[in-house]
Amino acid sequence: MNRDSQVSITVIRRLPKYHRYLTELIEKGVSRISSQELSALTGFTASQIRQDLNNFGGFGQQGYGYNVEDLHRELGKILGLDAKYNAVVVGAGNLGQAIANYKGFEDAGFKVLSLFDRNPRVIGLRIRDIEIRDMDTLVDFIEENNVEIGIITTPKENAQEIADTYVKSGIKGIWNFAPTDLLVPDNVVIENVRLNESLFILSYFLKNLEESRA
Amino acid sequence: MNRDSQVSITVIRRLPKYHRYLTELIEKGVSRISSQELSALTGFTASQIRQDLNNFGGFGQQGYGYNVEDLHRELGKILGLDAKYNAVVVGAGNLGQAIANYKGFEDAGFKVLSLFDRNPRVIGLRIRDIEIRDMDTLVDFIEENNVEIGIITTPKENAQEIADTYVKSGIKGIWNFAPTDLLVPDNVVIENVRLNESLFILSYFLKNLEESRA
DNA sequence: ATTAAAATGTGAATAAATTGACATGAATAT
DNA sequence: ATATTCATGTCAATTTATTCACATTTTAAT
Repeated sequence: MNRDSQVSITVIRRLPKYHRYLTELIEKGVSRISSQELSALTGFTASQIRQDLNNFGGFGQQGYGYNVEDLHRELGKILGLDAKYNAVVVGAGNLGQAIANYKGFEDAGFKVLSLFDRNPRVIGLRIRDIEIRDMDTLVDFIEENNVEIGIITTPKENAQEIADTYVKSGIKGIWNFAPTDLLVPDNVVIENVRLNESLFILSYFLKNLEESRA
Repeated sequence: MNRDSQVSITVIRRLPKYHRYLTELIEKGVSRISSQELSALTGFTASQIRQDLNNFGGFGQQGYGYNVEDLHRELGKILGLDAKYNAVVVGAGNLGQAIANYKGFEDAGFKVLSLFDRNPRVIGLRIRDIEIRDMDTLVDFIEENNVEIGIITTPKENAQEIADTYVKSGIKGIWNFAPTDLLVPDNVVIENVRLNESLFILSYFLKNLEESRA
């Protein structure tokens, strides 16, 4: 059991926001920051920020605060941003292409090697320098290119089948955009992006905004 | 103060998942479901499901469970899915186009009327029947077409400026895909989709998966 | 040097969320 | 009809998350 694994997922999900603001601070040339200042930026309380960071060790210094670069680097390590992974996308529609184009991807250490689709009209096309290939070549490609991350940007009907193929090919992590829950073994990790759920929440907020003024 | 507003956001964020599974159950012709069966589907505990639903009233019946269609309809009402809103997208790149193409959108009651961009090479093109227009015509379009939802799918550098324009034009809600926090007045609601944060979490899981086996 | 201000790390207190347990009433079987 | 099973709604208990408060240490000012 490693130390990090006992930190609650609630805490972990706040780390990317800290990391993002620290990136901005570095760009601005700020070298030092207090939990109170970070609180003003992120909206989390200063106390919570200190508690969160202390789960991983004492990165700060009394009377001084936190060194921006150090904290940024430590959070990057905790989040695994120093590792590099090869990825593929199944589903070369707009969403798949958007992801292949997405620059933020490489900041997280992921490199999209190829997109896959069944539609003959897109097979062979290139997004930047990333080729769209036939689904039939997916398994071989994964095995030959040390691909560890599989992305799913297809309709939900195909998602589980693709996940199964990914698992069989030895993939370690799946980034799933299809609005369905995938079944995979314990040794494969899944992170879902739920666009429709996000939209429903927006709808809820809108409804409540109106009702509270009615 | 309306009743719903005191229900915690933690509960609200689970509702879309219930709604999604209920939609599937309707498609399968299932008319009745217990909290225990819903638990097996969603992964939440039966007790939690009963607690969640009771925040909004007694939808179930002892000894029977919940009527699938009734519950589905009630959750839809709570989430505001019965309301209809016009939306526009600023940023007609792949992501903006993916959203304009996205069918799940209309299930939530949102209709994308137009996309906007500054790039002359895409202005005038159509995604399905949705035209891409010049940014300069955005404010007028919003005011003339009763647009209440603004979507942002541009790089983060432009996001705040677009949000400001949206607010000035009288928009009520913003669905933001840019990786930055937007400042808007209290009477405008924001729902963020944080693709990069999601990716960082995937990275964290991957790192921890490996360490726990090392 | 000395003092005052700043700000962490942390244990305790509080608040929020989840789970457990069961009385009650409905549905089903006999 | 009666008995048995089922399953909700809800209160209480537990667990988890957040906030408070402050001793301690460092920095910065005089």
